[in-house]
Amino acid sequence: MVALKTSANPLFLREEELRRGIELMFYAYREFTSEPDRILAKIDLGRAHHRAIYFIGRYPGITVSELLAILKITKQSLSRVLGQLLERGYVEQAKGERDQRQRLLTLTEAGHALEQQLTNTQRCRFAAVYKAAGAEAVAGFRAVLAGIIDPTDLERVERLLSIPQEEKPEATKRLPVKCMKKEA
Amino acid sequence: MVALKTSANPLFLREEELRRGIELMFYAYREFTSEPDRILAKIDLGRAHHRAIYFIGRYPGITVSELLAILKITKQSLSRVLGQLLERGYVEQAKGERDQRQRLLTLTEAGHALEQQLTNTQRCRFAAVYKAAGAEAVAGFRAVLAGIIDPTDLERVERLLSIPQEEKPEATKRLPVKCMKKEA
DNA sequence: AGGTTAAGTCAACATGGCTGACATTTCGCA
DNA sequence: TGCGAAATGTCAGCCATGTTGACTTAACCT
Repeated sequence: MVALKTSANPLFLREEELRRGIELMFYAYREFTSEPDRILAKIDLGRAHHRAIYFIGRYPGITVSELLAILKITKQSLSRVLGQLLERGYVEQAKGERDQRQRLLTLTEAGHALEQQLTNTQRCRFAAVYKAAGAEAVAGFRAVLAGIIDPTDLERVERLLSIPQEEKPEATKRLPVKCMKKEA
Repeated sequence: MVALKTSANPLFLREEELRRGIELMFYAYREFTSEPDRILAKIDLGRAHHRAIYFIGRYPGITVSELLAILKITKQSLSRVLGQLLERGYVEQAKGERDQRQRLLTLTEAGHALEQQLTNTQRCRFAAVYKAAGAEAVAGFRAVLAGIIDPTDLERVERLLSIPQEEKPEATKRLPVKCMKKEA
């Protein structure tokens, strides 16, 4: 499909390649969030709620401070979102055992169902692409994105993977992914 | 660093891999936009302005409709942003030759300088990562993101690459990338 | 006992999306 | 030639989600 005279101007080519990377990020991120956004809109929630739900599902029992550290938003912003999720029964709070000041956040059954529904669309997207692109492409994809992100964040992403499976939180062990077939 | 008992539960592993993809997207996109955001904040502009400037720089002479098709926002939203960019002298409009209804958008010198400054931070990030990760990783990165994005958008991204270099718009041929060295 | 930390709250504001309604100019065709 | 459609612009208002700043409460720790 793409056949370029690679000899012409190496500087230009480099520029073009870098811009391609930039644009792929823009388009892909938009696409990546579009399906969850659509689902959320129907129940009067937004992307901010998805993010909170996602990470509470990912790290059950997470404290408010930890969640703030992941999301990197102010506690006032989070509070609004979290308040709505509590009110509508997607999230529950429990006082910390060790430290009673902490509020440990977990998903309710409804929260879990919603998280699955939302994340599933993204999971399926990745599953399909991973399969089509192959293991090596996936490794490359991960290497590049990992190179872009903040080392502190990267460490957090890696952390879970390095925990032996038995210690993993319940929530991450759940049901197999079921994807809809594409329409013909 | 990461050593997992891969034999244990293939289903879980798959789940974990897919979640990693999702999280990398989240963290990477945030990091990817953070530097331009910082620069823009200093001159009282936002990410929306960056996007407009970026694509006007990318496709000089682009019409308003075409820009709308790329950004996928309403004309009212774009109009606000574009108005500010015109007012502050970053963008210029010219009537279309063939179709006088069209407004062909181009960057002014100031606009170009700003576009370079903004995009350069992202370009440098990618340049460094590409170099560290290697050509194969880059190919994988692109394959995965290309698989995620909307085919219509993908076509647009690919289009420029397939045009022989001589026909490329001026703006994309410009200066070589200069990146700051990291602080020790 | 007293400073620090975790969490929450109130108020005000900015950005950047959105909808709906409507005006102007130009184009293209029957 | 005239009329509908298209490209653009504009007004008004709404909503989601981020921000800052000031302050409270409860629990922790030394």
